[in-house]
Amino acid sequence: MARTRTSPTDPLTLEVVQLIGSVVARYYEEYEQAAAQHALTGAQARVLGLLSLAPMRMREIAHELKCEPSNVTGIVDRLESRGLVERRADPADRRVKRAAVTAVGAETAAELRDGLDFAREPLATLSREERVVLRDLLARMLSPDVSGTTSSPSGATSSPSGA
Amino acid sequence: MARTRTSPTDPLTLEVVQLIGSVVARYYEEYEQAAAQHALTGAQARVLGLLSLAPMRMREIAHELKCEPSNVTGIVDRLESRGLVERRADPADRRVKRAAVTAVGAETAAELRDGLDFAREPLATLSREERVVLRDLLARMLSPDVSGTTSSPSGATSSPSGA
DNA sequence: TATTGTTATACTCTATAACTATA
DNA sequence: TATAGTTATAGAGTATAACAATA
Repeated sequence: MARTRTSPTDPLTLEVVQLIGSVVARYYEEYEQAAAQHALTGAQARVLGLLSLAPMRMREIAHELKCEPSNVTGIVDRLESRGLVERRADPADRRVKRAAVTAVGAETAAELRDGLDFAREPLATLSREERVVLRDLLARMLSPDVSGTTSSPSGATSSPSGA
Repeated sequence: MARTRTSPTDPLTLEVVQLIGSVVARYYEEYEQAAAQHALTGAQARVLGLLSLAPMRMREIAHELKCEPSNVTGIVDRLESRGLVERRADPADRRVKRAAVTAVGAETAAELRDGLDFAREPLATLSREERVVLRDLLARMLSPDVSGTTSSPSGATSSPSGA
């Protein structure tokens, strides 16, 4: 299992790690802030964003959020009570409920996405070539396996996509 | 106040934004997981990490966490009840309390840091030059103002470091 | 009077366990 | 019996408002 520790004390690596931490912190801030502007919590905004792509079963939502299904009930309840989401019965299996955005919910989700300037705006200061480089480096960070070398089969990253 | 929208539909930019979202999600997961391995919540781990750098007043902690000071009371209470942190009186101003890690707390904080492999391990697959490029690109994302010159002296980002 | 930290309160998110209605 | 969703419960983080001690 050789844990291939990456010389944690390498100054350059530490610097990059810290920068990533800063990006993460900043991104989260902006996300919560954008959600709050629509009087939504982070979790509610995430669910609304997910459902704006496609209706989902309660259990699927829980899986995407990486939380227990019982929690989804309340989150969808609150979105539903505000008319942003609705529950639909599944004709094939009457145990299943599919949550789906309403027209208003879809609109809110779109506004929410547009409000996320942090990740997009600073990118404008980068040239097209630089963005390509950044894309490739980030992609390799997310799936280290492609390098064909180093290690861990750990593949199947199945895109967290939550945030 | 021209809102300088960055052509939100540019496919390349969208791709990078999505990658950043994935990195953020993955980093957060790993952080929470590392915290949980020490039976700490994310907030507790963040405070412990902050205090491991230097003792802080309750209000300062709140500022770093970007939350209300009243919340810090409970978080520090829980850390203190586990012997990871202690409150110290400030001789100069008796209203002030400084929270500081205990020896055990410092050790836990160090283990916590070592447990954060995500940001560090994938970086090993990048060459030194690539890491330099990544560092510069991330730095520019975090301080778009420097646009003129390429290499900001990483100027005092005051590291949110929370995450 | 202003500031520091705390308490009190209410809401949301979270996990766990038990329940229902289906299958 | 197993599964989908819910309810019930408890712990934690959060914001707001009010309070004590100190400045």
